[in-house]
Amino acid sequence: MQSPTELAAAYRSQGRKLTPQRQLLFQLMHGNDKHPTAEALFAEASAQMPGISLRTVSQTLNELAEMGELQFIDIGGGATRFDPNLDDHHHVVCVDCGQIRDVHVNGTAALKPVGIEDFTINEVGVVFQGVCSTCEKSRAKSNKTAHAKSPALQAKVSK
Amino acid sequence: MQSPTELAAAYRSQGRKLTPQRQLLFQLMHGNDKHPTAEALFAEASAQMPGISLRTVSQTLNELAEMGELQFIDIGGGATRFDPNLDDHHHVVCVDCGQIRDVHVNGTAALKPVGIEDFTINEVGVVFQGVCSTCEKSRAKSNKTAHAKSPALQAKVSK
DNA sequence: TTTCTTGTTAGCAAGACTTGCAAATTAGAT
DNA sequence: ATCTAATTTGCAAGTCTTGCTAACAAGAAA
Repeated sequence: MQSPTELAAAYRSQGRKLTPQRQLLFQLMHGNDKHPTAEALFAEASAQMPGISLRTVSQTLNELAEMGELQFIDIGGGATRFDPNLDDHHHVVCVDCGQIRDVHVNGTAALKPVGIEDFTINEVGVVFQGVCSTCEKSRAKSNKTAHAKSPALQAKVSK
Repeated sequence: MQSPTELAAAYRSQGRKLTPQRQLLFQLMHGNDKHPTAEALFAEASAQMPGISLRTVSQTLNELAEMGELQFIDIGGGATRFDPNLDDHHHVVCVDCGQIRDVHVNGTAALKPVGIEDFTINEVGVVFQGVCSTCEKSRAKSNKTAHAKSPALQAKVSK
């Protein structure tokens, strides 16, 4: 995603208006690597701008996605997450705490799907699932081999 | 997923009861490569067993997933899809019609995520996005370069 | 086969998330 | 300062999944 300043210019050049709400959201999303849901961003935004509506946050995020400034991430868990990182990257998910981390992956160009000659492939997405060190530690402490999944991922983890 | 007969045995050995509803669902899911949602399977089941409830279909699908007989697929689009294919495979999605196809992928073992030493990776999922030949043709006919996304994927496609 | 215990089912209510709509508001041009 | 069209809000509604419970039925026991 471009910087708030660049986005301001992009918005105006497209006949869109630069409202305080949008400017705030530009700031909150710029460089944000938390992969927030609309609700999460709404919470952050509300702290700085009481009264802003979830509707506006959702709308703005969708706009930015349409403009190609950020992408959707759907890794199960109900809510759509937003990612301002437009570099060639993929994601790692901790099945315990649900955190999502951006990660660069080597070898994706060598991936060869078999038997889909009738498809024109445009994009490839890779999702790694595992356990982060923090959760690994808490597992050790509680002597658990298995562990309850985070609410965010419960019964929602796809292979 | 095991055959309906094998599942029947597995169920009984776990103290679960073998109801007509479950047996029907075993049949409908066995070898099913449509990646149906709970609602879709409910529709199929209803045709053969009027009165069966969506609640029961959902519950049974979740049970089977817990038992490791099928997996969840979340590729955006709202509803969770179920896949009885337990082989090592991945998915291809047509961004136009939303169909999901199972596909074997060569090269996954060579994928190297960079900078996540603090994660213990358990699984890797690869999703290819593209356009199937059928949709490609209808695009050509309607002289469209761009094309409206299927309702199932609208504003929900993750990279 | 009849009885009994316990797992199941069906249905509805409710929760989570996203979007449609319309009135009030305001950014930005004139 | 004025005006027009884009925006913001808030609520209703739609989609999908799950919690809860009374009625029911599978399968074991007698």
